[in-house]
Amino acid sequence: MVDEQKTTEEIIFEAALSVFQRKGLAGARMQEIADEAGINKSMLHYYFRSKELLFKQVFIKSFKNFSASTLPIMNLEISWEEKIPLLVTHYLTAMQKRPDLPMFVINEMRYNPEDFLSNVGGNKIKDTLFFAQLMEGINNGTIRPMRPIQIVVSIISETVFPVIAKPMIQHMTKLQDTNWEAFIADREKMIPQMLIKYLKEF
Amino acid sequence: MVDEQKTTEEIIFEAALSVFQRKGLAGARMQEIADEAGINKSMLHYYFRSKELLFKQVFIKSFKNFSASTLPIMNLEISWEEKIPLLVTHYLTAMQKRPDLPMFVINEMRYNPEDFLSNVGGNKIKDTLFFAQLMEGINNGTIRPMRPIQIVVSIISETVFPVIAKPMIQHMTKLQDTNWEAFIADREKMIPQMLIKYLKEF
DNA sequence: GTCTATAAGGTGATAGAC
DNA sequence: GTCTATCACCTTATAGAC
Repeated sequence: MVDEQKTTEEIIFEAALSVFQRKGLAGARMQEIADEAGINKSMLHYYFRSKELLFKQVFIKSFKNFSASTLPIMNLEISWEEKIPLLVTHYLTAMQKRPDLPMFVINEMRYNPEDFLSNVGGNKIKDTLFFAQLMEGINNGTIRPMRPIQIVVSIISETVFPVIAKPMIQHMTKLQDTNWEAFIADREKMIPQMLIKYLKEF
Repeated sequence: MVDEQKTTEEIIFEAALSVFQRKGLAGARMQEIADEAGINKSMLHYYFRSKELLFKQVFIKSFKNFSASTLPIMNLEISWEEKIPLLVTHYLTAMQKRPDLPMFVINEMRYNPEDFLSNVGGNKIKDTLFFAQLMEGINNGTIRPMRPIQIVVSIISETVFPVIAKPMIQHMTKLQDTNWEAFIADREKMIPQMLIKYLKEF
């Protein structure tokens, strides 16, 4: 730990991140954030003025965290076939560690107007090497003709959804927690196989 | 309209269904439900006692609605290869009509203890003809060896997730609403092809 | 059954002492 | 910068007239 001492502002922000991601904007309480930060409630207003402003900062940070985490993998200097398993593993492990993050981002995004994220800047996935590799393969006939974005959406859907819907799936299937890990491990192999097979054999 | 006159209780319940699905438990307001029902707020307590009890009924109804809607398709007397496109189309169209429903169910399920749904009774998917057909195919070697539940989860993931994550995907891809329909139409063809190819060719 | 009025407690936000 | 005390408002819930 090089930088042991966190500023009060950082302590509050991390507590807010945790509470907002778990409870959402409507469900979160300023008092709960203060308690989790081990600090007086007035400090929240001193540093962030209002609940809404604190939430905005937390949301933007969460959105960047979720959407930017895969960019390094997408830009690796390896083939697209090697990239898909890496992306699948990344999402499965990252989302299992923090299942509240994707849920929070997706959920709160329904209420926030588009210009809310104007300064965040999306469209980064289209600028990755992974996207360029898919485009090239499609153009030279080695990959099935389709929109590359469909592949990205499938990877995210197949990995993120089962994790956020875990309680529902467990209820549907009566799967115990001990078997859940095996279930996810199976998916980790299955999804890349299925996607690559579909893209290459046509 | 055979039964034009709805009871006050039904009017309230439908308004509650709408508001809770849009705003969630924490975000919903009893006053808003009363307004949407065009009725006095006291009536909500007269018929349902408390917000929590009203929510419970709404949640159970929503859960049944979401999870039971595919059972008729799964039990059709057709082959499993014919069933997959039907299931995909069903989820895509049903979820696009009511994107709040799956989001609501998945989201609120994180907070409700398992016994909350004990009387609803899950495990129904395992009792469908679709599930039996998959098991049979796996056992006689015509379908790739795997847990049948993985197939069901993939179908739901690939269809439900893009719809609930629509704002995020649109932000990521700068996809306009007019192109969204084409995006979904492509998926409707792509997903069954991918799944069936993976299951049969191994 | 339906309404008005109001209680009772929670919640975001601020003033002011230190 | 940090705390206590407090305001002003909102929200669920109930009492009681009709």
